[in-house]
Amino acid sequence: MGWLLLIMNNRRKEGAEMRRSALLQAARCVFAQRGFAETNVEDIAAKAGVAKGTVYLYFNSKEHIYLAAFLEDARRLNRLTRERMDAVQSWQDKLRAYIELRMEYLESHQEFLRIYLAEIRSMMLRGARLCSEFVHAACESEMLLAQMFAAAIAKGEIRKVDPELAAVAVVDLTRGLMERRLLGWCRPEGGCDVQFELDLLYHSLAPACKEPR
Amino acid sequence: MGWLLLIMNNRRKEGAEMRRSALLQAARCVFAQRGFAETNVEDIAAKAGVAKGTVYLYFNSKEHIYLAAFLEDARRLNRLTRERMDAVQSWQDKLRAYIELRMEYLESHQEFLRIYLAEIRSMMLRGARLCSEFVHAACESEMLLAQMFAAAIAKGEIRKVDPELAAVAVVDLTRGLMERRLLGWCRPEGGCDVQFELDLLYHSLAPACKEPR
Amino acid sequence: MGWLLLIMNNRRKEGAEMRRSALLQAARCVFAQRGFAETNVEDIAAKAGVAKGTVYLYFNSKEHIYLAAFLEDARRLNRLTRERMDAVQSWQDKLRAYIELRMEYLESHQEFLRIYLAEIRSMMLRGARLCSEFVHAACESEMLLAQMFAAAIAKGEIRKVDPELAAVAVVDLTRGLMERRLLGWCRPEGGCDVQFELDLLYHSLAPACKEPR
Amino acid sequence: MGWLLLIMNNRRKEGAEMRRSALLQAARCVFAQRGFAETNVEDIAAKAGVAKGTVYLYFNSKEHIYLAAFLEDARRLNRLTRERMDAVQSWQDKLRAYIELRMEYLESHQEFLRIYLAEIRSMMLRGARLCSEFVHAACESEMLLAQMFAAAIAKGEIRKVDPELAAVAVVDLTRGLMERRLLGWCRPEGGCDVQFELDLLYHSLAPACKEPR
DNA sequence: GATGAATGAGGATTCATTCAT
DNA sequence: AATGAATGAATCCTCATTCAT
Repeated sequence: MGWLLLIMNNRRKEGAEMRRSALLQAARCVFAQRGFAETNVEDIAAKAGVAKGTVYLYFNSKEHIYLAAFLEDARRLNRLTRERMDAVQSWQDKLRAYIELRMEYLESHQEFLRIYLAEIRSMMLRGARLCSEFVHAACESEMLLAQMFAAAIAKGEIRKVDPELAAVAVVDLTRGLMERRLLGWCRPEGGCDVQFELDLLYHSLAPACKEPR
Repeated sequence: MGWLLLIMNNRRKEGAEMRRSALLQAARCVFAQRGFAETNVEDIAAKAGVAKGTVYLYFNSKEHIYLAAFLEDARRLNRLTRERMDAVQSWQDKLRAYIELRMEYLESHQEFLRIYLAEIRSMMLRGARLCSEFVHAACESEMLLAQMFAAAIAKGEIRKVDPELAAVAVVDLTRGLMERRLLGWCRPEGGCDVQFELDLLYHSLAPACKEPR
Repeated sequence: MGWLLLIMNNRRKEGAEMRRSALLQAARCVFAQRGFAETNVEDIAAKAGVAKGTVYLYFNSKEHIYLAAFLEDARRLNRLTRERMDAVQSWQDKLRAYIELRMEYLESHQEFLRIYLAEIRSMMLRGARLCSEFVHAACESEMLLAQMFAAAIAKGEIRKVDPELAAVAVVDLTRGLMERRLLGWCRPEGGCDVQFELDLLYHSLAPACKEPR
Repeated sequence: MGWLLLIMNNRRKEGAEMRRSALLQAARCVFAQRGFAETNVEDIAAKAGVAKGTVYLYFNSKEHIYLAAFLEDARRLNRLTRERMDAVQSWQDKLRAYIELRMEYLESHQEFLRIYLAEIRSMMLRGARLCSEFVHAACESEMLLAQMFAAAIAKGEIRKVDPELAAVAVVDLTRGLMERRLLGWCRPEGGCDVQFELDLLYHSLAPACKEPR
């Protein structure tokens, strides 16, 4: 009879995992609309179609929900970033992959990005007690970019710059891009902003021709 | 005796104005440390050395304090930006002035920038009902940059790019710079990050020599 | 085949009875440590090694568990009291048996006594709706003492006092003794407190020699 | 103008003190009826005729209210005990004063005694983290009794017993008396129980005539 | 104007109890 | 019979705001 219990346990575990995911998605939705402080747990529960108490079967606190919602998505984005960048060869293509993935993600995971762009950074600025897991998730793709730049420099494909600072610049510019899109501030003929960023970076990183000043 | 009343009225008004400023400074301080939601009005009052009720003589609500604190400083920064950029001639110097002013401001008005970087943007992302005054304050310097780029393009000093997108890029990169400094993530040999940003922008905007890709 | 069912039924009933007992013992343990209000049913279940829901197969509510835990032990103590007091002849020995049994019980059933001393009395004081079963359990041994005193008076072995009041005094003094032992407030040379109580009672109940005031 | 402020401050402070007292009395009332766990702060507030939040202007937590209510009354009782016992000479009178005061207090401060008898002891039994202030208040009168007995022994007025154990016995017997009265279990012809306790103690402490066993 | 006591709505969290499996 | 996920009522406490002094 052991196998029956095992199967039922599995069913249960799967069900629990689904519940958890549903809760996280509901949470993302509400957090994205109202921010952490303005969101109340009851709304998350309602959105997920469960009772308030149920939420606490899956998460220890409102804050845990928040961080879990972020972490899950951040890891997925990091994984996708790695895959996409690995899938192409030249640094230019890798760079484009990094940026374009984010533009796609923006469409499919708007809630996550609203949270990420809006509050995670604020938390860091206030010196929140984020666990290292967290900081890592926030920086992993930045490291990927830095490695890419270092390699390109080594091959002489781009001029000698600090690879980390270059990565940081990409991150900042892309963040700006995402924000503006979320705010609906970008031009109607979408894509020109991405193209501009790429253009800016290609120009500025190209091996020197003559000094520009 | 009318003049006496007038003088006393003036005195009163000046006193009131000072109170208001003191309150705003206290508010900035507390908001910067704890963020909007975690800050309570009593702490602001205490920091300003007045009673809780007094705060409500000068501001209608906690939110009004927050926004007023932001607005006052944002306007000052915008004014200073205009002055510094007007004081020099070349687009390169203007650009450097824009960035360096912010680095200075970072030292002297850390609280404001923590607020600005951390929460005002989040509010916007959440589609807060900020009055146009705000959006304007938040974007004024960006427009200044755009105008500067437009002029430089007209004079052929930089290659033909969208001046607004260029301005936006500057804003984004500088924001990243400020954030990293606030987080204490910048290198010990300060200034290399500013230099990098300038270098990046000079390169990418220089009139074309040969296309880099 | 009826006998098989009967046996199985018996087995079942025995098993159930054991479960019930195990639950009660677990409950006593937790209630004694944390008190009624601070104890939660889950902890009792965990301590008994069953699931939370199972507890409700054996008891209707948390309060029922509490009272059942008390009642079972109270009845055992009453039974033991009767046996021990019956086993000896003189009122002095009976009195000593009453007290010493409680000191033993204190060691072996600390949990029960913590509950009894701490909360059952409080419940009564608050005028709780305890059924008469309870009041009876709480008072049975007191009645035994009263009967004993009445008999001793009849035989002229002790002076003429109200037997019920004397019983009450014994109960109160013994309760104090137990409390102090549970609190660890008794002297290191254990037993002097018991001896003192006995001594006090012997003196005060001795047939009059000359009046002491 | 300073004096005006001073007076107003005094008024305010007096008012505050009265409010505090009213809250404590309301709290005593509710706690006595329902016990600590079953009492909710809102009911205390309602009974005192203030809003829920107001309670927290005077006390940090529900527990603080509870302890404050106990402490205030315990101290008063201790003070009265000292006064009454000082007012008479013989140990017999002092003993009677101790007991009779408690019987009076029972009438006028029933709530306090319900709390004291019911829950403070339970808290101690559960090893609560009561501050020493607390333990002291609970034991002060016991010490008074012990001193009294020690003095009487020194003067040869009572036989040689351990004064602390004698004090403890008095405390225990008196507690029993109070409890029974609160429970309404005492005889209609009130006072016989007090008399019995006194009688018991007088007999048992009288200088030896001949050994009673 | 200034104060700070009073208010009471609001929210996170707990936990006894139920019930589908 | 046993389980444990789900429920949702209940409660402590906070804090923005008001208002009598």
